[in-house]
Amino acid sequence: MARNQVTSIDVAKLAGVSQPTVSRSFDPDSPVSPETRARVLKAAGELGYTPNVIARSLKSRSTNIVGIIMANLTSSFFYPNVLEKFTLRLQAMGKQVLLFGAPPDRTVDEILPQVMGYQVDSLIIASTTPGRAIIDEFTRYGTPVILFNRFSSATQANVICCDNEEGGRQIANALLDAGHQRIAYIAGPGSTATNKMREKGFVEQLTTRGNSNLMREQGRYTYDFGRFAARRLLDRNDPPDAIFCAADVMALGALDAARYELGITVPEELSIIGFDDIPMASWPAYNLTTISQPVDEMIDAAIQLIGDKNDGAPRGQTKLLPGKLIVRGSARMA
Amino acid sequence: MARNQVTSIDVAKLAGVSQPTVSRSFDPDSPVSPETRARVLKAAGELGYTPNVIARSLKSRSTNIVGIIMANLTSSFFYPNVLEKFTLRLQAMGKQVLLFGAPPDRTVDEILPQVMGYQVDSLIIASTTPGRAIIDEFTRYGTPVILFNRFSSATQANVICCDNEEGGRQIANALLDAGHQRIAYIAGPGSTATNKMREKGFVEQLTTRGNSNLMREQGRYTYDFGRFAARRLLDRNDPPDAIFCAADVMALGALDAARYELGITVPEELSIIGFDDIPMASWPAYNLTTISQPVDEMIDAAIQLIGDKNDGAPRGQTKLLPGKLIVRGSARMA
DNA sequence: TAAACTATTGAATACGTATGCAACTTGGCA
DNA sequence: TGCCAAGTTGCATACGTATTCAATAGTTTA
Repeated sequence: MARNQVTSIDVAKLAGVSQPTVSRSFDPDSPVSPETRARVLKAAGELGYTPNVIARSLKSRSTNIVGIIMANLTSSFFYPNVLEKFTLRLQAMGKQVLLFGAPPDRTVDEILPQVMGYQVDSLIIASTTPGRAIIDEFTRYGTPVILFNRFSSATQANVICCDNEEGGRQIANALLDAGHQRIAYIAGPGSTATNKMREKGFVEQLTTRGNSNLMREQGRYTYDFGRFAARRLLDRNDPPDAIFCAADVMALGALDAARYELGITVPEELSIIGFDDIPMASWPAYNLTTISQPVDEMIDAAIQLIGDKNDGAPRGQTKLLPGKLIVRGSARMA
Repeated sequence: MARNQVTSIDVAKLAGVSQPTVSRSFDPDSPVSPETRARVLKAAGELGYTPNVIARSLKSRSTNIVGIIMANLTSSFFYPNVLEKFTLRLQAMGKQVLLFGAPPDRTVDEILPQVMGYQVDSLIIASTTPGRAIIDEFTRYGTPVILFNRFSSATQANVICCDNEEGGRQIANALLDAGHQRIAYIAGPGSTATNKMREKGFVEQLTTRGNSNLMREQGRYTYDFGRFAARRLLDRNDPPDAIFCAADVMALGALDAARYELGITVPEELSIIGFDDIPMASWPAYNLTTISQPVDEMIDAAIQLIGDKNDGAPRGQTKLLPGKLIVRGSARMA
């Protein structure tokens, strides 16, 4: 950290004004005569003065820092895009992103006090959903909490989520319409809301339409697990003719397992559908049929919540945005 | 930001001690009697007190914030892993990551004053290299600057870099050893150090060994550009029999173009080699021969520099770590 | 010409914490 | 018993900025 900080007092001395005048010169809305402001800014330039945001935050009680808690940055291939877009959007609003990882060996609840200590203006959580009590504590302090692609009912948090349940239903319909009989689901971690909802919609719709003997594997949202799970499913005596993977990255693994390990042709002998529409899904090597999450709209919604702090922190709002089935070549269609 | 902050004064009142005693109770090295400390921590727990890091930073002149400037989070498939590892490592050290994107329309130099304002303890730059003057300014203030995978000579910044030049040479040798004749290079942006050095090593070694009529395309580090560039190269009357792509993500595009657009078999008719060893490179759909960057060692080196602030900010150190050729199936080998 | 404004500036203070210093307590020792 | 050292604690202050309030200069109105 800065040792020989140039302060507003130094600038004031050089410009021959008082410290508050320097402070005001940097705030476009403060009344400072044009000549004074010019003189101050010139002095500031000469000294290389940069306002100390930390000190400003202490006084003004607003840090302009948005905390983002994110996991699976590496393995998902979905969140890097989300993070990058958030960062650029927030920066354009004059806000900064304080990034927190979710260590595998600790729960999110454990790192939240740390986050609170930094007095973040808003908090976006895109990893494990924290306990209600902690969310409510943030909200009580006027800090809006946004669960991004997580779901938690009956809490003060705001939820922005792709309509995962409807996505699951769409996929069930698409597979059944095309005449698939032996259907399998490769699930993500049972603790994640994304998995629960995608599975719920998918299974309910299958059952409604009379297909209830679902094959199932469950594990992590990784390429390797998708590959492993697909191998297990396809090695059965009654292998599936369609697999829905709870995330694209698992679907890619499943595809590779089918084609390169088992010599199964896709989509002729086996249909595979994913969820997320990560970049690789559109590459010809995979050409994956999937549900596209409306990332831009989801980010728009989050940004709006963050900006909407006029009348206290927004709380309890839920925004469920529809995904879109992107039909490519990895699944036989009707 | 917190409206009804619980402060150390509130805790002091409840515990029946003075505010400094509360402050000391949270510092393991301060002399506080065990009973007092217990009473203070109990009171803090009851009130839900979290020390205000902002205020602490102002007084102690150390924010424990590390700034990271990063670009291409989405398109590279290389940096998300770097970012995640940095975040977790730094968190474990009690430091936090303030993330800055590099907007396409602005230079890094423009956002640096913003970064300075946040009084970051250290700065890691993994995007365009900023001007020397700005780096020196940081260093003057005692803030170490680390260029990650960027190169800049004659500056106060510390450089941590894969030995890109040597990597380029290795690839040249591997291709020539296998008897390739018509060699092409798909370059990244001319402004990036990674491209310059990879190309330098590659071209120099080719020339040294008597192969000097290199075909070349240049553009962005993206899948789409790799695909486009490969198509252009392979549509020539004298198409290459080997392509070195300056980054894996371009190599994947090139591979897909060859196989799915032009019906060229890899590696029989065409060898393709990349650089970075991103996750997809090891997937059977690509099975890409590439140079693996020693990411963990690079991060170790950076973390060490960040911790080494005992005697002022480290400056001018350069660490060049060797990459490793990973032979897979996308290139014919000797 | 005097009074009532407006625009601009400075003085004083507060944000929440950490730390140098002094004051106090206690126990050990002569 | 008296004195000193070690161990705790409180007082006062500082970090760099934003903001309230009062003061001043300059301008307009009656």
